[in-house]
Amino acid sequence: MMNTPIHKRSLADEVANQIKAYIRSGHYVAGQRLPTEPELMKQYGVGRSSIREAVRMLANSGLLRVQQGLGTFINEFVEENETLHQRLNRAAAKDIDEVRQLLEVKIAQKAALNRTPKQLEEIEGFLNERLQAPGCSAGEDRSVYSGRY
Amino acid sequence: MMNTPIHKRSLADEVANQIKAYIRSGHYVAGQRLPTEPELMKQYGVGRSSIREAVRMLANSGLLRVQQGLGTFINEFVEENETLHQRLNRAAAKDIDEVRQLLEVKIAQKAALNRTPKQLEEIEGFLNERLQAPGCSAGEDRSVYSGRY
DNA sequence: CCCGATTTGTACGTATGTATC
DNA sequence: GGATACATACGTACAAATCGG
Repeated sequence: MMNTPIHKRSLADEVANQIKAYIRSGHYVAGQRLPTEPELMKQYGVGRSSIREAVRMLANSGLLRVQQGLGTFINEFVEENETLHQRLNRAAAKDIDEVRQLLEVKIAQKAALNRTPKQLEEIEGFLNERLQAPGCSAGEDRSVYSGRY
Repeated sequence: MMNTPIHKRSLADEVANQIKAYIRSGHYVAGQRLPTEPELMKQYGVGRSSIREAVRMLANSGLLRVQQGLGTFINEFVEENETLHQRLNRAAAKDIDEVRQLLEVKIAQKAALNRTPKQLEEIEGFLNERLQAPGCSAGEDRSVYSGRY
């Protein structure tokens, strides 16, 4: 009796969905503060760990922003089930692709000028491995520029 | 102001780093099972929540794989990926920097041509969040090209 | 500058549920 | 069904950050 395809939703999932729905229904303005954890506990009738887990999920997905000593605030500019990376990628997919082609050409030029054929082949291998390797969090990282050098 | 770059490391962070270091030092083979949670508790002298938080971070970054009723297992292909990453960066630092400048200029051009100022600002916000957000494994991701589009 | 109130962060303990063997 | 091991949930206590008096 284990093959039940029913989603056993944890309390944290349940609370997270309710908070999300409440925010989406327009009861909150952007930047507004969420009720405190004790209030949410009474409001949903669950313990603090469940509240914190729910808030953690929503904050991880970008819907909430938590600050110690201050409170939890609504961001409200993210779409459902979409991380920041995914949204950025979809929004600028064409531009990124164009940049990517430029990047590959430039890499090839530099490699051909300054590197031996063996080293060029090595670098190409690196890039191929990076293509297949799952990065962090189920391999959703497709960043083009994410830091300084 | 609180400009101290010192990270107050929680117990979970400490345990996660130790486990990571232990795995990297080669004491585990790929696919091998980690000690159980009670054993890790005694081994590190912390409570179960800290162990679970540490394992959760490592699993989220892809180093561990947890399965209920079975145990926690080592994936160990992340280390290779990071090694390649670091090697590529170190080996071709100058080339990458040159490409980076090219990339930034091209991105600015594309943004100015095809996007409204508001969208440009939005994308800049995303990049800033990526800079501060602790990504996988202590936020060392500086990839220029890490996937296909 | 210190103090206290408020709010989130961390850590522990305990009990129970669920999956695998 | 029993044994093992991770998952969920609650409660408690204290630490740390923020703000206002």
